[in-house]
Amino acid sequence: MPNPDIDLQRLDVHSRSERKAVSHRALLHAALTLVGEGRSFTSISLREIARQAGMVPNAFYRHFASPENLGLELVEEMGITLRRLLREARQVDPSKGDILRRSVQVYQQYVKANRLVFLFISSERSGGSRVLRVAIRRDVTHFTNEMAQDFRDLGLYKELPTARLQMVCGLIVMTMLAAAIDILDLPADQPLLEHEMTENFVRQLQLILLGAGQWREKPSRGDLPA
Amino acid sequence: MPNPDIDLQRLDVHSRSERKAVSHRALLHAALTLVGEGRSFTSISLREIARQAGMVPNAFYRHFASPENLGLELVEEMGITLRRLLREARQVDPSKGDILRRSVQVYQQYVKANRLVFLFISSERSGGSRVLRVAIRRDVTHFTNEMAQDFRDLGLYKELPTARLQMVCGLIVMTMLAAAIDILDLPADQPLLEHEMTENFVRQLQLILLGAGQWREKPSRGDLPA
DNA sequence: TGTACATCAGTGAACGCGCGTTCACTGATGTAC
DNA sequence: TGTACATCAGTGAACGCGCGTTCACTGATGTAC
Repeated sequence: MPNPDIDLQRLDVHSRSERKAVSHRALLHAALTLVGEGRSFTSISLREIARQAGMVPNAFYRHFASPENLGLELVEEMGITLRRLLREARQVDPSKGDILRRSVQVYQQYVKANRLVFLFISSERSGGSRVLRVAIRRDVTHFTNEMAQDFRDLGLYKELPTARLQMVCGLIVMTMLAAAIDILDLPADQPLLEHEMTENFVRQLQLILLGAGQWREKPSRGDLPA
Repeated sequence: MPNPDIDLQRLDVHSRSERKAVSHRALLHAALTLVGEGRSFTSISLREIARQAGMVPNAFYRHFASPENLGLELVEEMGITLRRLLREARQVDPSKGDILRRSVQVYQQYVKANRLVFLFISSERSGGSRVLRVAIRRDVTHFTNEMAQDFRDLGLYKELPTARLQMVCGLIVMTMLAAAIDILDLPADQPLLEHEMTENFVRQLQLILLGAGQWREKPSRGDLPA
């Protein structure tokens, strides 16, 4: 029997596979919605997800062997989301100056627009199931490497060996993900706080890029200047 | 009736308050043990904790109103652990050179020695309960500020305004916590991997400190060097 | 084209289980006299 | 010092509940002829 919560007629979805795809997406969306309500993915039950999607609990098994498998598909969605972010970031016109600040703005908008996905990343990246953690880390590493390649393509930091450039991008990505939590936690009614946060974010990245620009393969081993 | 799993006689614990303190610690330790088995704190049940501590479930309530309250005490323990870390780090002799690398080694040893606490921090810092998240973040900020003060006391980065120095320490702490996960996830039988990780960690911090050393309050707004 | 059968997404009922929480209790420790 | 009573950490049994998973099913969609 079709799911009454989703008007399949109206969607012109008649074939079995189309209906199944709709339900499949409904389950993924239901899980993200619950994450958006402040729950950590790992603590959400199969029954809750099915309920949120307007299905009977056991119907879940027609789509996923377990909630963890659903989580792995969410990680895939995250991978796509990060890839789209890079594509958007490449649109930032480098000739207009202040690239960094404008890139940060693009990122902030992007995080807000993909709130649920970034909430999912933040909470499952270190907490929760080992399998998910590993999958997320793999995708984040991918993202880091692509960013490094973009730097190369733009002719930035030509003097850095690849391993060092990847390390720099690793720091940048780490900073970005930390900032994502701040962006998502911001109370909506405090523009001043948001501006402060943005400035801090920009300065953190400036400092990293400054360090990268100064980097020599064997820097003086004194490490800490006086 | 005394808990048979803990030999109170042998511990010379006879007074009611002493016995209670022992049980209290047993519950905290039980929770950390379960975290050490790969579980995320938020997903551990009251009954599991009591069972691990060798108690009947409802005895839990004699010590904590809820598992979340137990978690808050673990956060306090974490705060103490971080403070001890700073104290140990101050022992690193600055006259002997290569301070950074030696500090990193101190940190690695410390993370390994306090494995469970760092596992707890890592998994609950962004996942799980909002209350715990906020408490952990507050303590981490505290730690960051103390580190900034230590830099001041050592006369390092005199030219940096306080807000900038705190930002630098924020980056350092972020990098440290990210490294903690890597340290804890390391397979014990791969010294090469460990060495690689250490080197990467050292280089990340070198880059941050290099950037901090170069920092001028209004750096050129071009941001990205060509 | 129509008919007969196969497929399979979703249903509804049921199961056993671990959960958080309650209750009245026990018996060792603590206290007042 | 001994005695009588209070305190309270931990017990044991019980509760109602939501959980994951199973089963036989339904009825619309798909397919073969």
